[in-house]
Amino acid sequence: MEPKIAEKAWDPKLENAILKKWKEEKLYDFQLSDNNYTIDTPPPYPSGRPWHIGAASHYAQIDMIARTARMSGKNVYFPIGIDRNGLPVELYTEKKHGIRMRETERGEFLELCKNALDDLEAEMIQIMKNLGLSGDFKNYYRTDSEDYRKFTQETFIDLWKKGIIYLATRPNNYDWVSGTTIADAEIVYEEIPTKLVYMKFITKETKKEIIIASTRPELLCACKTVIVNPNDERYSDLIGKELIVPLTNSEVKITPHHSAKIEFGSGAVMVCSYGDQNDVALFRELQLDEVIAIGLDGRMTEVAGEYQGLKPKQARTKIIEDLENANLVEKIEDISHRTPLSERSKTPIEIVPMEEYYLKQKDSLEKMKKLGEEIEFYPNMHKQILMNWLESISIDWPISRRRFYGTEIPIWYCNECSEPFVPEPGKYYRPWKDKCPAKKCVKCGNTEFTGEERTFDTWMDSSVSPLFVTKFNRDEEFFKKTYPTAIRPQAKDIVRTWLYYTLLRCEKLTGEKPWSEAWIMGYGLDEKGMKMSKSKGNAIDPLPVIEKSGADTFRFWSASEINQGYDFRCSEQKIESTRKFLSKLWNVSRFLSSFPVIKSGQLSESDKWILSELDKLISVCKEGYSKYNFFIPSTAIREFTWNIFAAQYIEIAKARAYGIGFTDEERDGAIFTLHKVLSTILKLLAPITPFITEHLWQTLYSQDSIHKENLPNIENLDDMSEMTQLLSEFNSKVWNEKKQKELSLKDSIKIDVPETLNQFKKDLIAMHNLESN
RNA sequence: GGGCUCGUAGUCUAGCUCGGUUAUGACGUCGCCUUUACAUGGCGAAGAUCCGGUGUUCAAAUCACCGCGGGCCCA
Repeated sequence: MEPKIAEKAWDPKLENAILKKWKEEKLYDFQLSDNNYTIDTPPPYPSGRPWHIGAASHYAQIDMIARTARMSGKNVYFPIGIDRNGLPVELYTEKKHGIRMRETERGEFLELCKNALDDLEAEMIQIMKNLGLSGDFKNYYRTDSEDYRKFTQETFIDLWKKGIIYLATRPNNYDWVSGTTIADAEIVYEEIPTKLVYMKFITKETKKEIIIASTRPELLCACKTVIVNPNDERYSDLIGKELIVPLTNSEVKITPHHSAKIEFGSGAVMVCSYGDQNDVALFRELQLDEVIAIGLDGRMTEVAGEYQGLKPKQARTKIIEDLENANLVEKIEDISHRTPLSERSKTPIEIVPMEEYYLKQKDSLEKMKKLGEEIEFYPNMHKQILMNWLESISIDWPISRRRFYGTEIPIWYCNECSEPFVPEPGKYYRPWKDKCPAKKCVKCGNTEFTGEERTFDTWMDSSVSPLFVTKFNRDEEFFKKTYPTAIRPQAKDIVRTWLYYTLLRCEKLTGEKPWSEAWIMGYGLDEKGMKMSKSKGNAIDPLPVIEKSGADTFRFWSASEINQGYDFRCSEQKIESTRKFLSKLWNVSRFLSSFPVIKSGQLSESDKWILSELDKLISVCKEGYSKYNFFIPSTAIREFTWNIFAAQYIEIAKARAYGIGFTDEERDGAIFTLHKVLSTILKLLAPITPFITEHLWQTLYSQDSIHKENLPNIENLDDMSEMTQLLSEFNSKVWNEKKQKELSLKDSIKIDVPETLNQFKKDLIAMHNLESN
């Protein structure tokens, strides 16, 4: 009989036609019902080209979550969004156009960023579509749209009214040349020659000299403590004692701290506000009172006494001179020091306290821990990242940024008395260009205002994603039926940011947790296990890989190669080699397509055996799917299809399926079983490889989409798995013996079927053309 | 520098919870074979200091401790 499937291999080019058909049939369009399963899809950030292949793999797996839920009878709401706020696009735009943000008119700069995002986003959307994501592309959202930003501002205004937002001063990276705070991402480090000055401090009690080495002697006036390593025996009897600071003659305590390196300098380190980031951490940890020694003009302040008005470098030269004159210097070493510089101005940054907005979180930590406990994590080990983070939070969340491409903080200040004005929600506000909606200041009656120029931290936007997609404060019925959402899938590197902030914000706004499950994926590394980056040149562009190998190949690679939650290595060669399995599946289907699909037949013992193995496979797959672990079903299906079904059962049943030497009833048993197994495999595999399964399903079994089917159920058949190894051992024995005797597989041979396989005797004799005994 | 996390052939992985066979399977590599629906196939081979060390034990990939290495986040 001619096979219905003529082509000898799966052609990934067929995927386009299938995509088109799905779109025409509106197969994945979402209609609200009572059985909704909402995915809090991560909106990817278009930060550059190419998109990370690990991210593409990540989205392929999120789609498997959606398809698994759909084939489990859920009404799946799978929104698609793009995160477009934040620093990376600003840096990308500056580089692309050779401009600087602060030297460009704000509106013009925003336009350039927007265009850059549009280009990058188009590529990401294309990849997501090509991968076969069954998401709601028709309504895809952007976090920088007027609607989304209005929503972000509304949630801020709500929290402002609840009194959860406040202003406070904290140390910031400050580039006094360009007059701005800068983000950590804008700092570059350079080895710069400098002087390490060994200064003489005096113990208050015994008047003993203690030598302290520092590269920043001009900060003596801001010195608040001296730290020594608790294991440093030289100082163990001085811990807790007072020291007199040279020149300023103020008194500071000696504190033990592990960050003091015994071998650096004298082992004792002065802690000043602020010489470096370690000082910031220590001031916070030891709760020291900060002294502002360097002002926003980049010069020493009045606390520096006679050095006031000098730049830090000038003050350093002068203070070294004065220390030497007072015989307070033991020695000076010329060293090379890793110095943080502003990427823009290439001058050393200073750490200067500045006023920023904060969102209260410290008093919610217990509640967050409780919610964290309630949420099911996949895999469970990654819950620890959240719990450890909750343990270590020591300050409230700073939410304002001195950047342009973000949601504007909706506040105006009275020009007379600085009283802030926060507008009513319901409109998208841009205080840097919009007129203040208030006529006059409620406090002093003045009518002139200045708009806030700062924007929100980008997590302020993305942390309300589950509320935005469920139409919180927009559509009450929709919200009630979709929130809390079912699951938050995301990568593990942003558990402490996106996952935590979402938990915090949604709880503050709704009183409920945003999801009951969190699915955490590992990180995509290169083939040697190193992080991929454009500068290292080891980044793999996913688009050509998917175009060449096909989405299903890429998806099956992702499922079968990545252990849930663990980091994974990406290599094109490995992805391409996964295609062989799809080829196998195709050819199994091609062979079966030469037999009619029939409803029943008389089952032989071999049929019962393979059906019992199939039953086991269903059970393993469903267990894996229930944990959103696609490694389990993909590897189990490959193993079953290749090594049991194709290699053993099809060979055993082939002769009977052709009907030579068997009754019609016996023949039909084989044909029925072949199709039953294949159709079940297709359904089990549909969430992982939606294209090839759809094509084969529609060619062989139905006009309708396989993606409207439910996953198969187990039938609790008798376990015959002890037969599997016996059968394959016997078959191998016969094949090998024929090979040794240089016989064709069709040739007859005299081998006795062992007692243990007696029940399969008729099939085995026909299969191997055994001389009957 | 701190916290967390992981470590089984070149790569992915089973086994580890609860110690006991020759450490599972796959990809890749190499060799042989036009032979079945499939050479995009079949058969076979090589390939592991189970990260290292110490301890507990008759017995350790498995348990405990100390290291080392990768990754992530924070600084």
